[in-house]
Amino acid sequence: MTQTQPTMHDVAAKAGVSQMTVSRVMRGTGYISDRVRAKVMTAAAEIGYVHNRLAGGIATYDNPLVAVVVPTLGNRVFTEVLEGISAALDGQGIRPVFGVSDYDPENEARVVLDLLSWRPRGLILSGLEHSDALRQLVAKTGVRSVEVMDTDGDPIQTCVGFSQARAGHDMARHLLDKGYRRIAYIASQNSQDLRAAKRLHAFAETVTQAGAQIIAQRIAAEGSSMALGRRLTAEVMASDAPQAIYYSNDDLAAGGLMHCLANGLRVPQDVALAGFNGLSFLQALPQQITTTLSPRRQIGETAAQLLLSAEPAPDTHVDLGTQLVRGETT
Amino acid sequence: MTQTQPTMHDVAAKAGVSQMTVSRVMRGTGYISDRVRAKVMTAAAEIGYVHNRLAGGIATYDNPLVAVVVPTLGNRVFTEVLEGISAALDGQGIRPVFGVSDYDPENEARVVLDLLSWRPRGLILSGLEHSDALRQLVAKTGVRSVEVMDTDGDPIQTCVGFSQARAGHDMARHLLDKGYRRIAYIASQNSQDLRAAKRLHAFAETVTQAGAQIIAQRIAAEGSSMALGRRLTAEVMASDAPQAIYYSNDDLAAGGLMHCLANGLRVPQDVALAGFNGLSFLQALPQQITTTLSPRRQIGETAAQLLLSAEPAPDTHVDLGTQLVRGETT
DNA sequence: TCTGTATGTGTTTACGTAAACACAAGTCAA
DNA sequence: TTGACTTGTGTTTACGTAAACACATACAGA
Repeated sequence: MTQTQPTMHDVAAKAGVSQMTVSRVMRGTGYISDRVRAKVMTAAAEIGYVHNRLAGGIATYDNPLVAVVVPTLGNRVFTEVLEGISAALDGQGIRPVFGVSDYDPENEARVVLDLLSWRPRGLILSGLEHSDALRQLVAKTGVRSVEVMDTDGDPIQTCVGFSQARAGHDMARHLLDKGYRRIAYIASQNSQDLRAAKRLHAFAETVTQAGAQIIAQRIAAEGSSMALGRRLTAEVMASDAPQAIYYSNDDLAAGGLMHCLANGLRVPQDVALAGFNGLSFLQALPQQITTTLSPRRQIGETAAQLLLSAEPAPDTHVDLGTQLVRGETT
Repeated sequence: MTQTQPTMHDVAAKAGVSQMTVSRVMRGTGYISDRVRAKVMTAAAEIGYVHNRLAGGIATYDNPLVAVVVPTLGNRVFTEVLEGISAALDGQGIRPVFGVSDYDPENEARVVLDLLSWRPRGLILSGLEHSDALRQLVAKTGVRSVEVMDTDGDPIQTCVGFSQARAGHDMARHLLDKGYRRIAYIASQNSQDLRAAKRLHAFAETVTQAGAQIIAQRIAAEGSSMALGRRLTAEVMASDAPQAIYYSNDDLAAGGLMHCLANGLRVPQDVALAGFNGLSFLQALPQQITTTLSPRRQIGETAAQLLLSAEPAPDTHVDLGTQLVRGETT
């Protein structure tokens, strides 16, 4: 309504105190008598004054903001990481500002540059692979950063996640132990999803070293979904008849199960299925799908805590591990 | 690394121009020769300078930020709205700052107060029901706001969504037309989810006016999931044997379908199922579930655009409508 | 040649807050 | 009664940027 928003001076005038006293009341610092605090609070409420953190930030060099960049909001994995981050920050009165990179390193660098213009306390990135420009930017500006989801490689400073390679290796071992030799791999958006690529690499290595083989590989350009998994499974079953299928994602695996259900294929007798992530919706499916449980929410929480911890602790790798869930589909 | 971060003055000194020229280059305004622009850009890159929007914001009263509050990040519906918002803002160089209310009005008011301290261009809220404190806060500060997902009621200023009541009514009509008379309702977290409550209200009204009845109602306190839907469906089928079940959510409906699949119940002969939202994963299920498609992403996009449009246009209701998807389960 | 306009750059100042410092009044033990 | 400490409040100043204004230079058209 009013053209110029009210300031601490307005509140101070109304409450009959100095601007500095209002500042102290707003931040809850210093010694303030209950009488003055109450006067200031009611004055602020009447005027409709809201603390201005922009001005505060410029005065203190420090503002309660954390920048978060995820590849997409369309994958539940990242929204769960976001949930963890949000929960951890909430307790500390810190807000996340976020950006989406669309799995594109150039885009990511642009988004980070923009986010840094808000002078956040820290930066949370997804994965360990970034453009040189981004790495240099982080180094030059000296922002604290934490990279989430992946620990196979060198973080800029700190990373929290799990070994994608080990997860792939473990699943390969599991399938081999069960006796499957002719194995197919189904993934989505793989060209950009380097974490899935790492899993596949380790998976394939373990499989071939054991004398078994990856007889087919379907990598779709579109985003992950049950529908895609169902379609690709139909294709692979028709052309390659694998004994087992490893999916880059539970969505895809669930789609595969749906294909089997709808076409009278017995799982795992006719084909075994294994997913990745351990999304909770799997529990409601007719058969429990074998998958790898990743601690996504915990990764988000840990990343936020690490970022805000007193001592920077550079070069820290936090591996929260994964858990192989032996379901009924292998 | 350096204790004090570089400023425009540092860049200006390095480039041999004035601070104001650097400012113009950073913002791309005014007349700047290519030679000077290049000098400034390289100087900034070498020093590692990043534009400081906090200082800019305090100088201009205007900063490219939009505050977004959602009830939860655990429901795909809201992350899809977020996707739409993020996409619409991206093109305009504006960032979302967000908060989670956990379906609690008091919490929501607190979060909004905090978000307003960043002096955003506008505020995006979920639903039309808010605490008085929040309404007053928005009124007093004069922030532009848009409420999303619901159009049944009075928005503070503007709302974008669809009529929850009409969605409930339409589904009731559909089930009645198909001849179902004994109908059960299954929901989650309903006490706080007022939009689901509105759908139920209109649904129940239409059902009872037609002489049919809601013979059972299961409303769980926990969050929506397929597993919950499966469990509640088992309960309802055992105790009430309804002809049709209306779920507050596709997750729950899919869980219901899983229960039927796993227990040899024919759908819709033994029981009909209807969900809500039209989530994409339904397409991969063995049977296409009847549901109501809500334009979630479009709601997010429209809300963001409306918020940033030149003229405030108060009291605007934008009803993007819903679409009843006639599946194979009714 | 003169005038007006487009182009390009600099100087001064204000934005709203918080740190640093100053100071006054009250409390309490020696 | 003194001095030290706790409690409570005010004054001055700096933070980094952008608006407003001022001032050049180049060039076209009369």
